[in-house]
Amino acid sequence: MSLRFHNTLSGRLEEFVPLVSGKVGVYVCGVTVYDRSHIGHARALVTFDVLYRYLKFSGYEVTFVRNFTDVDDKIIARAQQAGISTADLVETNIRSFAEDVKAMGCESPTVEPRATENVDGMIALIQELIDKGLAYPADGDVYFAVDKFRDYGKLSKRKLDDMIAGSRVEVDERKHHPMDFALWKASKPGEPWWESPWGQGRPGWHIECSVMSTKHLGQPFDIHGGGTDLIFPHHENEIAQSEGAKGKAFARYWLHNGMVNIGAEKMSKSLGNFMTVQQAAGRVGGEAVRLFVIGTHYRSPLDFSPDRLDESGRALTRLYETLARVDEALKGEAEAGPAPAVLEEFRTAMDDDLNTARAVGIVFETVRTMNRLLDEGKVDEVGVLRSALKEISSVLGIGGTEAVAFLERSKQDHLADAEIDPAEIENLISQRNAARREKNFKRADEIRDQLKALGIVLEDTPKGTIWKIEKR
RNA sequence: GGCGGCGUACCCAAGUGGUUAAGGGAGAGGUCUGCAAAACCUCGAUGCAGCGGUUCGAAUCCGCUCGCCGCCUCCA
Repeated sequence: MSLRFHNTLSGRLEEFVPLVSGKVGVYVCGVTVYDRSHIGHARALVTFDVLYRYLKFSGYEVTFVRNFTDVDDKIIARAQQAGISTADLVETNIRSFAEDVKAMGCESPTVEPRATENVDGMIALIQELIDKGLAYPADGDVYFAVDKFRDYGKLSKRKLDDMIAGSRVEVDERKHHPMDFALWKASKPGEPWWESPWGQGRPGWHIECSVMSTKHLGQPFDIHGGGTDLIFPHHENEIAQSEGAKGKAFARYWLHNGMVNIGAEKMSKSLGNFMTVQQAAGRVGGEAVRLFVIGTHYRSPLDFSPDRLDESGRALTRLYETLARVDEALKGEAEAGPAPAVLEEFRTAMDDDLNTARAVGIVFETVRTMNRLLDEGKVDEVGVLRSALKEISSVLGIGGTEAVAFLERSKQDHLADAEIDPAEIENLISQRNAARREKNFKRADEIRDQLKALGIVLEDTPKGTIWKIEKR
């Protein structure tokens, strides 16, 4: 089966055929860096990270561009509120963004351009639009004339008339049409500004993506991604700007991830009902956040709750405990072999519009199979499954860490949180084993209960007693 | 009002015309164990919001009804 994506432009599933055979250009709208990222951003980041990895896995040479929008109204407002420069605010947030992305195991895009580094290109594009009669200056601002662009609304499937009738549109007598949007804004005192043919000002919201995408990928390019909430007006306006100016197609496949809901309501900064990536990763680890995200198909709504996040943490621990068991049994022996059927199933799932939920199911089916084979002593049959799982992990980004190290780290995190000394645990285990040798099971169980109260569970294995962190 | 989408077991979630409806979490029973834990095995929706229709056959297609959500304003 060939790779297929749901294209927002056509509203249906389409076979993916890149512009240039073997190469793919992907542009994804990154974040506006005015605050920390939350689970909603995490979803977009992880979704398109998986897309990037799967395209590479499928043999494509991929150029992946994800931008930072580092100049806009909110950034200016936040900086003023905090009494710092916009540049400082931006740097702080880009740093924390980098931490979040790293925690979730996302690969670095090929390029991460910033809006403020591309203002010249934006001015040039705006001038082109003015020259073509698609934009007009007004009091130091420049607006795009939506009714001059015939295809306006083709992505979001809206008609200009419907939009005006249905929503409150701010009256602005400088605009020729109520839906006209700003390409350039005259700067007020104290705001960042650039020189332009229309005076000192700064770019509007949508123009930076038109410029940065085509700068690195050309026009047209293959895939443009982002959240569904960007379809209108952001992506619609990108199309208007780029296709209006150049008279040719902008992006060929539009992929949009669904929203994260919390209590059946969209998670968002404005509603204040968000959990930051940092909080979530601190609770269960970034990789579990990632598993939480890919457990649902990217276009479906995803309901967030702390309990569901914890479930993902438990599932991930189960995966790693099996991997640790497998690696111990294989002892680093060669595990190459013919690509087993699971890998084909994985490809089929991913080719079908990135069905990561199904792919995760395949991972856990494999986990169970490997456990069973180990119980039956069929170690050699486990090898090929283990190597298949490694390949799958490299795409999904879960289970890719060295298993023992992962488990050890989550232990250490817990001990640090609970302020427990590992030596104390070992000491109690010794006391308990002494009691057990004397058949003093009452005393032995008391010690076990004592540890359990601290979130430590014991397992008596053939090789002795080991301890683990109780699953939350 | 316009556009788009959703409703599958206790919770989450794949499956979108054809053998026994993936997988995860929680739960029950069993094997193992001093007892546990972990792991494994077994059990769990005769049914996929409801009602009609198309079809040899539908969770899957069509129609209607009910419930829910997103976008239309900054937003991943």
